[in-house]
Amino acid sequence: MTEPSAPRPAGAAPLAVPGLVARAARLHYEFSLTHQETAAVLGVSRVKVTRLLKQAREAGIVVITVLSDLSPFAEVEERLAGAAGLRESIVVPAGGGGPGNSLRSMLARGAASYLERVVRDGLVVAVGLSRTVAEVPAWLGHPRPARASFVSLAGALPAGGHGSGNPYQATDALAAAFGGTAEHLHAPVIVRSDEAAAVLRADPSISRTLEQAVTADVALVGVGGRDDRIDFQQGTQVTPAEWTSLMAQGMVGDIGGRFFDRSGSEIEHELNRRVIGLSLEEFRKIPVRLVAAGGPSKTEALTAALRGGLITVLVTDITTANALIEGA
Amino acid sequence: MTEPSAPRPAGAAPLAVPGLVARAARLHYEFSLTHQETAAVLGVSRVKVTRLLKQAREAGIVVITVLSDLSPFAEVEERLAGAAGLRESIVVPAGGGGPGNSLRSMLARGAASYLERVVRDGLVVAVGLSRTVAEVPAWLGHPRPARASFVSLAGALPAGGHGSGNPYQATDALAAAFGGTAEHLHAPVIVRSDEAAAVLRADPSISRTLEQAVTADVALVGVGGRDDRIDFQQGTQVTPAEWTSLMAQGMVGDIGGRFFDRSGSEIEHELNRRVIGLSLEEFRKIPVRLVAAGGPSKTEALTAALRGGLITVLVTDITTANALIEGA
DNA sequence: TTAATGAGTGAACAATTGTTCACTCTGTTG
DNA sequence: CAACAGAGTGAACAATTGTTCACTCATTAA
Repeated sequence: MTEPSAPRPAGAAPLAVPGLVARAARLHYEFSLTHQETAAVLGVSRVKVTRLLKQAREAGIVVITVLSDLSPFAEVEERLAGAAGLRESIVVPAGGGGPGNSLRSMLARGAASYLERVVRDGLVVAVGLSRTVAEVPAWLGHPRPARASFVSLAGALPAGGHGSGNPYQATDALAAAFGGTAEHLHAPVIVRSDEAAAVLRADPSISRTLEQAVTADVALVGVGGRDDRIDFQQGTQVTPAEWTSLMAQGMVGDIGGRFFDRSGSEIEHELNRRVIGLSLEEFRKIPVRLVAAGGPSKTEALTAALRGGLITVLVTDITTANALIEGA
Repeated sequence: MTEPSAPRPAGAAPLAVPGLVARAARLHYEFSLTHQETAAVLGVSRVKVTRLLKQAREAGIVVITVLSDLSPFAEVEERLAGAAGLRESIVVPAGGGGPGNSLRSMLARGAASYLERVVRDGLVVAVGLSRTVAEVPAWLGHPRPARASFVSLAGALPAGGHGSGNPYQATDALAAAFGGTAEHLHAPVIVRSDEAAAVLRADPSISRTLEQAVTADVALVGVGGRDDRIDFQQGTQVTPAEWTSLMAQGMVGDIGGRFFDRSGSEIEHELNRRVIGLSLEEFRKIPVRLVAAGGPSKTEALTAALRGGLITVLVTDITTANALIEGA
């Protein structure tokens, strides 16, 4: 088990005075001087030392590793896995509210921890786009290098809005952290017309990526809830009318832009022809399907996805875990 | 650079509830819950979490690593090495007073850090007994394993007194940390009579160990000051009269029970015949002679040892470093 | 030249973490 | 059975660490 104590942003800005950061880090973490004492040695203010140390942690100069796989929620994990027929479940703390302490951040850590455990040379990981998945790379420590491939499994959500940054960041950052390769899907997840979709799918770079994704060993995805429509409305990819029609057909959530109903079956809808990404049927061919999601807004979608056998490894928070066990 | 955040006692007692320690460690260090939040999850008091986390650090379940070799005192180190003709010098913070914050502990960390850097397969390290050296193993992180040998270079100081524990602990703990082998010198450093010394030296186990020590690649020793007589008076190995006579011959310090004068030359004294350990002449054959010592009581001895070329790598604190540079 | 912008700073405050101490509980001895 | 030693506990206190905010000082744009 290897986890950093704080996110290491993929493209960390070059540090102004790298020496100062490292020297502060060694004085504090190696010689256990207090921030005050460290400040005295370096001739700066205490607050500055606090900031230097934060930089050091975020830049990965300081790595905090917990040498144990024992889960704090082992018992709930077993009950959840049993109740939902999962190969494995990973339960994380509930996540209060602070920035580095949000539910999403907790889920990302859990998923990062799982990936560090399973990623091996030659492994192919299909990566879906979600804000949770996007945060996973930030929580990878210094995993042992592995020549794994990280392949996008669906097109991109329109950027902006939630500041989740460039949608290709996730695959790239994962590949960088493990020393593997990244393969993107240069297309929106939902396009405006059947024709546009056909053209894109015919593009060799896109078809090749999708072929790779379908043969992946592991999928890493989030789940959209019924009320996550906003994610798809950017750029009017999906109109309110289309959304209403999906709802009428019993839509409770989506994985990679594929909408499913309470039984976890893909909904037959005109929209399907405009989605660039694996169908749920194809998705199901990936043997390990790691889903990271939690919170009240996702419970219904998770229940459905579990019922439909879409998930084999679930990362969720303790509250959602209990709700899922109740509802099972 | 790899350092633990706190000592990991060699023979850490088995933990009462190992699971609790690890679970607290993961919740706090991996998911950054506060002690309070961790306590709530585990159903214990906050103070208990604080204690569990201390245990986790001391047991090595939590490892804090600083990925940098940049020395906070690089400038002083260079001046000291230049002024004293050292191959390298390592300067550590002054060390206030607290338990894990003493001068000795700082020196031990510095020496540990150096060892982690240089120990390789096949390396033979001759280990002298001093309270500083005894504390070195506690500050080794999880160094990459190396099939190195750790050989005592002098007999033991009488145990008790300063609670430095079993004098064989240092070699054993070093060997354990690196995954190498340990070889002890089962004899007091100074015995009562020439005859006793002769008998001991004739013992194959002792002579073999000393032969190994003299061919070591690296020596790790402390330095005794002029006023450290107390160390040798336990068990009346050295009488006050003998000490006075040493002083009369200009003794300013010792390394491994070999007393030297202001020029760093071994003093000719009847006591020599009763010492079990490398002579200074033999000691000098070890190419890398790492000495860890500091504080006002050692300055004179260090100056002499430097003058006599006994030291090639010096670990000392910033205050002593400055004093040595001044006096050079 | 003068605003405007933005990064960087430390004093003051808030939160977290660490330590002490009186107390309880358990098992042991007289 | 009472007295006792020893480990373990948490409330209360002390210290350290983290954050906010008003401010400075460049640099850039008008």
